[in-house]
Amino acid sequence: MAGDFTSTQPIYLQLVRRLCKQIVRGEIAVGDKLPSLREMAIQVGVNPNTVQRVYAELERIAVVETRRGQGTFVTGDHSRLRQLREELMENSVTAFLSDMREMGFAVDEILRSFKEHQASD
Amino acid sequence: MAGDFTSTQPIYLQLVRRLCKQIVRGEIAVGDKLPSLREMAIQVGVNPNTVQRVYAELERIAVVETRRGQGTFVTGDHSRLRQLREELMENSVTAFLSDMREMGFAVDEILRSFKEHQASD
Amino acid sequence: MAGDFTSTQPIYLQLVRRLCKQIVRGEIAVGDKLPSLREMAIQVGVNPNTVQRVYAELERIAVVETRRGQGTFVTGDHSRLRQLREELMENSVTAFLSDMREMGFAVDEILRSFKEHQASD
Amino acid sequence: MAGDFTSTQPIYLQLVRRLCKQIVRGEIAVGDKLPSLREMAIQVGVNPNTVQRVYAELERIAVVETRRGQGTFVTGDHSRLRQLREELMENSVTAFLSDMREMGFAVDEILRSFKEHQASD
DNA sequence: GTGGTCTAGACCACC
DNA sequence: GTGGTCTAGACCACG
Repeated sequence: MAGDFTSTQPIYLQLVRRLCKQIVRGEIAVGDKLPSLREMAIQVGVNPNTVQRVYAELERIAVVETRRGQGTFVTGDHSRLRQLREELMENSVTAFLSDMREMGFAVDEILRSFKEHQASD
Repeated sequence: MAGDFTSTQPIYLQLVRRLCKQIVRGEIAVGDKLPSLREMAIQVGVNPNTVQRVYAELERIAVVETRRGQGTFVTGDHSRLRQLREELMENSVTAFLSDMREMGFAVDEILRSFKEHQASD
Repeated sequence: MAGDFTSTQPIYLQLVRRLCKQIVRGEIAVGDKLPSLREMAIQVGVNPNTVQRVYAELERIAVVETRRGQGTFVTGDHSRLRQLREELMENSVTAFLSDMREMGFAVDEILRSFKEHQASD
Repeated sequence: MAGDFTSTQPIYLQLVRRLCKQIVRGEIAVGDKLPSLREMAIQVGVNPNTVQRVYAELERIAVVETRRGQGTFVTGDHSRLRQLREELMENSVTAFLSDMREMGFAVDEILRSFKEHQASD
């Protein structure tokens, strides 16, 4: 569970993304309470300050809400969640395709590579 | 030409990646001389030292070679470039697919999204 | 401790080599924390940026690992260190012998010279 | 013949050393005329300026003398040459042994490595 | 002119 | 506090 966070991206953004994914794929359900700052900090092996920034960012993009004295909860708004799911997919696909185009890869090359990955699963 | 470098990734790595892409897709041909440190620095609006770091990194991964007092040139080693092209593609595809899987997207969802992107071109 | 760095080799490479030697001969033990950038910079009388470059290079050749916000530590990988030791020895011996051969020295001349050095210890 | 000069040492010092070796092992004899600046520059693929510095350095350490309008000649002083030979060997051996000691290699380890090199010739 | 190294001093992310 | 990045400006070696 405790990632290595070796990437150049700030840890807090890596965590934001990880949590978004867990929410989007339903591992963390709507209405669930996230672990407390300290708990989460221990779980993933980072500083509580960092988790604080993660939760703040999640609140900013409206996938989570903090209730004073109670904790942080995945927002109950299902439509927002569906939208988030679409957004994440859209972003990833767009970024991926533009990446591929910038390297001059044709669509069939990409699809072929996909199949190789499928096969090796 | 002068990028904005708004990403969280260090500028020098963004530049490395950008140049790799240009080389891989043939926009910068084998044997071509890259702009001098100072020139490139002005073009992209960064400090010459940063460009120096970029060129050093490109040399380390053997896509470029520098000749003392003459400049920095795209390596003439075609097989290296083909290998680089494969590596870049492989990395992107792997990252993309694991991303998608982590968000719980099925393969046909991905392919459908691709087609929409195709259509909108 | 503060070297003179009079050689024609860049300071940062001289430092890399010096640290490699200290690690290889066990003066700096596996798991030890190296002095912080600023500390080391003061100790050897160079700019912190130069030390940063040294530590980065040591990390690249996998004899050291840095932990965000904590410091730089000698890698715990014993086999890597044994390998490094072999590499360093191999390099030195190879360079030395080819040097000697290029000057036309015979093996027994070399060995005789060795014995004189032994004696004068 | 035309070296690559990839080392971090200045080209002119690499050339000085190379010529010293050739003289010491008799490939270039006492009294021989060295190629002219331009000739040598072409032979080894460097700038005439660089060769100029090489000859100046060789003159400084008295292994060569320049006669106006005639060229550059290996000095005729045989005892100087014998001395040079000793110096070069002494320097190399001293540097090598101190290197080895700094890495904590014992004498028998060194000798064993020597034998392996002998064997592989 | 070219690239390579170094310093000084700044700011950032993380602990 | 730690390491990592960036800038500004200097000097060097080489062509």
